[in-house]
Amino acid sequence: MKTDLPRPTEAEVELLKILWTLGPSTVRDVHDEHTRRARQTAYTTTLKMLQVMHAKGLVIRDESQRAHRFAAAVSRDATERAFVGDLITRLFDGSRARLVLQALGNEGAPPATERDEIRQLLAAMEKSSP
Amino acid sequence: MKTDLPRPTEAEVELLKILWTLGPSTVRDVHDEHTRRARQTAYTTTLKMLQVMHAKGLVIRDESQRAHRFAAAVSRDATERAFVGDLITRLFDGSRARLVLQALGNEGAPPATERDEIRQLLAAMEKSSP
DNA sequence: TTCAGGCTACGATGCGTATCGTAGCTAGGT
DNA sequence: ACCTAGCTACGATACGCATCGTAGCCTGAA
Repeated sequence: MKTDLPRPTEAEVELLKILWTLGPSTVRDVHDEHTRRARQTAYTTTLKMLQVMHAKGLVIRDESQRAHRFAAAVSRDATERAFVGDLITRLFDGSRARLVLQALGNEGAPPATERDEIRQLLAAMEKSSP
Repeated sequence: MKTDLPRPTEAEVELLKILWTLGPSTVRDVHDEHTRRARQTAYTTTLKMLQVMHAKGLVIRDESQRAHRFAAAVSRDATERAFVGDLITRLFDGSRARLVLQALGNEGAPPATERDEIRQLLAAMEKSSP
């Protein structure tokens, strides 16, 4: 019965990233961290955004205390997967390989450490699905 | 003096993809192809979108004929790069490797052909920047 | 007990996107 | 010469996003 969640907007992603690192937090916590990381906004803006995100099911809220605590309802991994999948279908004709090649060619060649990291993953996949 | 272009919206990407494959086209051409590929919309919707995209600098227009011809002002490659770069900074902490790993792990392991394709590219990069 | 500071709720606003209807022009066929 | 089919221009609309101000409530400190 779970209607699947909408893709978070850019501003929402920003707050999700904060929740992913801080864990369950009050609006104050999130707002302070957001102020530190990015642009200064009003406290109520952060509050409103979290309310909207809650209505969308992107965050859960614990109202047992006066200062409610919010936590991400979607994992970072799932969110990343959703965005990547979206980009692949929208721009890369559904070809995952094309996205990867574009990413690798992006802004100059990747350093050796990155290349090795990717090779390792490929090798690991080789084993699991030969 | 070139103010850099805004990132195209989702609907705009759809039209850009059509222009990339068809080349310079009339509104009619674009609209018909869009109707074929995706959802049915009014002719004037396509026209208006192209007008807006022109105002943004995303397409160029040739008004020498009665039926104006529109062409993409941004290359597919540059657009892909912009989107990928954006995703990397917005969601992947600026780590290109993390995006690639996520893409590779996405929706099951990639088939052998994809893996080889990627290995080839890595090898090519090995040569150019050792 | 009071009251100030901090919390949530809610409405309003400005902006951009996507969509469409209508109007007005123009050129080609009869 | 005229009229119709097809073209562009433009305003209106609905919706979502991001932002903020104000109001109302609660609680702990003086």
